[in-house]
Amino acid sequence: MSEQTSKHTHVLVIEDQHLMRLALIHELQAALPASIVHGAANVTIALDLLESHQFDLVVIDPGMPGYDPKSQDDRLDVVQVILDLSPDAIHIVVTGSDTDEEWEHCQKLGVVGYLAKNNIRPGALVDVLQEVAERGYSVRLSNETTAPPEFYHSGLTPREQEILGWMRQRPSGISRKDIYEQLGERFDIDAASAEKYYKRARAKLLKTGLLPKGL
Amino acid sequence: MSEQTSKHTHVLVIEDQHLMRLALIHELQAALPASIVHGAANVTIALDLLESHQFDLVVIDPGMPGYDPKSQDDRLDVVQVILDLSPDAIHIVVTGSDTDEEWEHCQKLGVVGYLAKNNIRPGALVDVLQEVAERGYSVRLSNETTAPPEFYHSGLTPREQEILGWMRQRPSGISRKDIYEQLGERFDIDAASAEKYYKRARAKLLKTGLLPKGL
DNA sequence: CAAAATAGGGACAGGGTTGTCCCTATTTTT
DNA sequence: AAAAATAGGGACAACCCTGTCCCTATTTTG
Repeated sequence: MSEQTSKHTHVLVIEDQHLMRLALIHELQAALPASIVHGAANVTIALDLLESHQFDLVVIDPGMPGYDPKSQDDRLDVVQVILDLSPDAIHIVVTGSDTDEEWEHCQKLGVVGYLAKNNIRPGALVDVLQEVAERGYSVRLSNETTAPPEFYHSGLTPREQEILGWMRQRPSGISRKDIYEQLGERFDIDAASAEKYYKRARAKLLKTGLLPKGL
Repeated sequence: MSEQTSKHTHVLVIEDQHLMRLALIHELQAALPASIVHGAANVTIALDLLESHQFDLVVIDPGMPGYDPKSQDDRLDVVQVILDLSPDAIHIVVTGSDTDEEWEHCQKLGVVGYLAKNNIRPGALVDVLQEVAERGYSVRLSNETTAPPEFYHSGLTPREQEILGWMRQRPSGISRKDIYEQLGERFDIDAASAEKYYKRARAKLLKTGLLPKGL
């Protein structure tokens, strides 16, 4: 048994794809300011952690090696075992190959969140957690989005990247100034600062000779 | 046609899972200091970009929506189409469900890298690119690793996280001092600095009352 | 026991990012 | 033509992270 002394949220992420696991962990840390997040790359490690720690939230990708990813039974077995070992936690399933039936099965087991990997955008986990808190569950099945192309330039700061990303999605008919204000509100900064970042990003791109069309 | 004026490496990442795409982009930016990376969440966007830009490196996940992920033909079709549109680029396929045959098929089409998602660790892409440069190809099929559990605490800086991660993997028989020296060499910093980071990380964890066993 | 390793700190400079404020041309709208 | 929006800058303080150097107890190892 583990000490649950701290006020931190204890989270466990079970996912075999290293980059995806890290990304999920980052998302969760951003969503839960005071958090301790454990990562497990396979079921064995996960079971060890589940036995020695108590978690408030467990994120599971059932498509793990050692279990046939195409076998519905195997996938659900993984989920079942983990649920048995953490009965008090909130469980969210994340998968690359989602189906409606699997969600229903998971729900019967006690899972409250079911998310398709291609429908998890940066920052989306906050919404999911809130939805779970409010409605008791949250489902986001696979969804072919019409996301605009993205553009990343080494030499831009994260803020500049972010602001630029938003500006590139500016709908026609909306002035840049409006975007600045939206951004200011969203990031809780001055609209003038947002403007500044955009301009600096633009200047950097111009200097290197390549800025995407649409300015 | 596009201007290839700059000295930057032009990269395209085609991957429908948003978090994974971002992670790959970050990895590539770290691996290629002067780079411009474009991201496409689906084949349509990818084709648009391929027609308007010229790329040096294209990373493809063939498991895209709109194409049956279980259909070998569909997957290879995606790869084929992209290769046709960027004949001069280096092509690397990244997939969550890798098979030996698929690699062979891809290779015939002109792909030089074939990586299983669960075998891409942070920093691994540098090695892959170097291997491609040296041997002409690089393959990393699915591999159930015995990775140790990971531990992330909000409040630790990236450096502290990183150093802590390494220290937690310390084999018995190796002194911490040895690890400090290894870390110093690896990150090109003073061993004393590595020691400092570890101690500060430890202090933070103690203060919040939770440090993983193994100190 | 003596030496090495470890725990637990403090001080400090440098660098980059962030965020705010202010400035002047030029272009686009109204 | 007047007003608003945009491009393209500069200056500046605050903050955090990084990296280096130095210090003293305590514990472990040889």
